[in-house]
Parts: sequence; structure tokens; C-alpha cells
Amino acid sequence: MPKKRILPFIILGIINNRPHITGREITAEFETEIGDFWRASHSQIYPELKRMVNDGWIVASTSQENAKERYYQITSEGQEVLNHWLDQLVTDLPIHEDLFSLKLFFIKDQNDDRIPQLINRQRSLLEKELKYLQQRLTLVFPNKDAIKKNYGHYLILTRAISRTKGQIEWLKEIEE
Amino acid sequence: MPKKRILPFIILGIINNRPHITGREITAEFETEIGDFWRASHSQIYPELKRMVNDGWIVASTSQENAKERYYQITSEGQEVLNHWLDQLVTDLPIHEDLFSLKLFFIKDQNDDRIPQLINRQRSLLEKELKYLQQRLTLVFPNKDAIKKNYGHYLILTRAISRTKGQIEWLKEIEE
DNA sequence: GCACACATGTAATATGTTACATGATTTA
DNA sequence: TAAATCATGTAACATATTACATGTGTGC
Repeated sequence: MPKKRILPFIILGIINNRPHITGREITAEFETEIGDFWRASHSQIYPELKRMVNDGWIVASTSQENAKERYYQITSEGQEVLNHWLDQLVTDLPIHEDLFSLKLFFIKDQNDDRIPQLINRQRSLLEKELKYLQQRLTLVFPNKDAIKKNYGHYLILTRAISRTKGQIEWLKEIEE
Repeated sequence: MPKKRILPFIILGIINNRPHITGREITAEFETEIGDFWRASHSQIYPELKRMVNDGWIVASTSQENAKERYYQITSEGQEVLNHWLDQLVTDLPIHEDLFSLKLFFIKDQNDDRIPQLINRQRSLLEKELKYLQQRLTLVFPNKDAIKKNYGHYLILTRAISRTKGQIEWLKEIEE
């Protein structure tokens, strides 16, 4: 789905947060923090980085230590681009490409065995996710100072926790 | 994002729910009920329908009334395919390609003006969505019999409402 | 020096969107 | 009968995944 070129802005934000980052490390970010909101594999990221260097949003450098590694920095132009993107208000709610809902949607009979099966699975997935998120929260934000330094990140983590809890609660309710 | 061929199963489910449906009506389904969980445009749907006829999942027919319209029916093979898909348990939680979270993630400063701006916008989008969902609920499920006849659909609608309310509550909390 | 993880990159393919195109049916 | 909407279809392009490919650094 060719959305409106979100990926470069995400990469820009990552580089802005962590100067001197490598492509591999950027890739890793999509497997942890960002991973809940966006996915991208290295085969998407490397060409994108090239384009961004080309457009003057970032600059690359190498070191003697590691011949292959390339370190990226955001440029002032990149800063502008990032800020301009952040300034734009969101116009639409995201859609939830959610197989759980989708499958339920097609099951008509209240007594269909697959309903409790889907629900149980969903609940266990959500409980695992909740544990992970809570662990991240204590790990990344051990004190108030950490929260202060990365407030937006803190917000979305607590939001994800709240949302996950809510979904689990809902599942518990209908199980009865 | 080339996911694992979800679209044909969705279309199959739609045709199963509404025999004698046309391609245009299938397209319309993605703008109402299904639209919260999956999007597809007609340029994706028509070729897909062709493939599905070719694979024997559905059959097409025409009528004298309207020369262009093609009416689709699910075959017994299609029924099997659909049921097999519904039988498969979901293995992963969906990711939320959510610009709101993404943008917040990149804002570090607690006093950044853009945080309340993003939050206000999100709240108004969610409140609009909530109204729409509640309206759908009373419209599609006016009585208990309607619920009984389409239980899965009922579940995901109430789930969407619960989720939306939860998100609004969370936004209210942090606004203080 | 061999295995394994690191680090980057490309190619083939699948999927999705936007724009273009054409004719049929309905309605004023 | 002209305009709008219905109904289907295709083409060009954008985006994303999987698989392939290649060399580097590190630990044993």
C-alpha cells in the first residue's frame, strides 16, 4: 500500500534521536520501539538512506574502525523536513488490519467453536504483549528524569499499555 | 506491504455473507463495515475476483437486466477455503500504523506545543469515530435477533466501540 | 583459520494506489 | 438527450517482502 512516504520521516526521526547511528541500528529500531507502529526491513531502509543522503536530509560518514559501517547524521535541512512533518496534524484515524476482528466478522453463529478459540488466542497474545510493554516501561523509564527527556515516547508506551489492558478486559467480559 | 494474501479471503467472506453480490457492492463493503479493518479499491477487487473464479472459489453470472453487472456466488470449494482460513488461529498481533503515536514518539520535550495539538486532533477524530460506531450499532443491531444472526459482527462492533472509548479516556487523563 | 554474527546491498516478486478508460443505466 | 452515476476494467507507478549476494569483524 503506497502510503504517503512515511518511512523516510520515521528514519529521519530515528537519526535525529540517535546521531551517528548505522543502518543496521536503524533496522533494529524497527524491531523494538518503533515496531509496534511501523515495520521496515533492511532491504527497504538502505535504499531509503541513499535517497535521503541524495536529497540532503542526512549525511553519511565512515570510520577506520569498521570498513563497512556507515554513520548517519541529520542535516539542518533534514531537521526542517522532520519538524515540518511533525507540525502536520493527523487527518485520519489509522485502520486496524486486524485478522482477529476480520475473522470474527465472518463468523455468524454465536455457538461457533471458533469464536472462543480466536478469543483465547487473542487474549494470550495480548497478555504476552502487555508483559513486554510493562517491562519496556520500567526499563526505558526507570525514573522521572528519563520521562522528562523523552516525553512523547513515554506517552505512547503508556498509551499502548492502556490500550492492551483495555482489550484484555473486553475479552474477559465477553468470555462470560 | 505484501501480506499473506488476505484480500481474497475477505472477498470470499463477503460473497459468502451476501450471495448474488456484484463487484461494485463488494467494493462498497470496504467503505463501510470492513473499512475499519481493511481497505481495498475496485482496481484491486476486480482482478482478484477474476482469479478467484479461475481458481473455482466462486462463480460469476450475468442477467438480462443489466448487461455489465456480474453476480458472484461462492462454490463449495470456496466454502472450504473460507472455513479453512477461519480455522487458522491468529499468530501475531497486528501492528498499528498509527501516525499519532509515531509523531509523539519523536517529540521529546514535555512542553512542546505540538503535543496538545496532536492530542486535541486525535480526540476529535476519535469522538467522531465513536459516534459513527454507536450509530452503526443501533442501525445494524436494532434487536437481539439481529445480534444472534451475526454474532461475530456484533462482537467486533462492540469491541471497536470499547476500544475507541478507552482511547478517548486515556487522552482525557493525560490532558490534565 | 573457521564459524558466526555484523553490515550493507540488490533482485525478483507481491501487493497496493492513483489515474486512465469505456460503456451501460438511470434520471432530469 | 444530456448529465450523472453505475459498473467494470487496465496501466503506470509506489511500496513492501523474501531471497539472494558479498564482504567484514570477532571469538574460539
